[in-house]
Amino acid sequence: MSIAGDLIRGHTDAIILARLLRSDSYGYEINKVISTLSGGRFELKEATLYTSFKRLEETGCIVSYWGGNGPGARRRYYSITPTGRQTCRRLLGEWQETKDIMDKLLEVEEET
Amino acid sequence: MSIAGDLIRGHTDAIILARLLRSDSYGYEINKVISTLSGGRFELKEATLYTSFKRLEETGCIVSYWGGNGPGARRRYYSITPTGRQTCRRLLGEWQETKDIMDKLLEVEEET
DNA sequence: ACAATATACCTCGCCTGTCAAGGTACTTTA
DNA sequence: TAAAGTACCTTGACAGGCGAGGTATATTGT
Repeated sequence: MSIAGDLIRGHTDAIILARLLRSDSYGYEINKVISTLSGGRFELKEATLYTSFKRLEETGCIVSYWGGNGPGARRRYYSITPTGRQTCRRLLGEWQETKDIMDKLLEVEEET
Repeated sequence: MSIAGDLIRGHTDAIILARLLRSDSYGYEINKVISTLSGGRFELKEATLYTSFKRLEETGCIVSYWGGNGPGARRRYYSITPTGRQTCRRLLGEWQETKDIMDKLLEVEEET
């Protein structure tokens, strides 16, 4: 992994919600997808992932159900709720703003 | 302030170094500049700021000296070192990579 | 049949960065 | 001479990330 989790910190929930926005999924798979999408440059640690799931479930952003047994062990699937969609939109907006502000603060060129 | 410090977490040192890259400065001023540059949307808390200074000084990224008495109380100025410049470059790069990865992970459109 | 590996989930406890709250001291202004 | 602004600093609590460890099932190789 080439970037530290601390740099992403605070955006973990957003990442997970953005995934669940596309389709229901389960922990192990989400983790692999994140790793793949980032080109192997970032991976959520399992402990972090499950902490996030718990947080999101407690705040009503997602619900879970034991699901279809494909190969391997049983899976707990997660599904995003209307509240979750709303939260996701908010977090996406916050990310845009974070980017915007950070780019201004790190600007190396002269500000005119 | 419209965005929480936790969203910036891990990039505080980069922000400060990027400021010192332009010119020596002191805590109070850096804080105000950050607030201004972000359009009032983000401000470093003092405790966070001084924690960061301490960290950066311990790692040899910056040095400090008691400086010119303008109006108000005495000021401790900070100056970036060669090590600091190097670190700053690295952190700037990490920020670019963070953005890149986050944008991929949050992508709402279909990935093709 | 049995071990190894892969899939899959979960918890505990530490670490680190943020920040609310509190404090000090000097200077300017009313 | 009191208030407000400038400026610095510390302490302790809190929250999120994560290393380390554990559980259980399914598949694959020998």
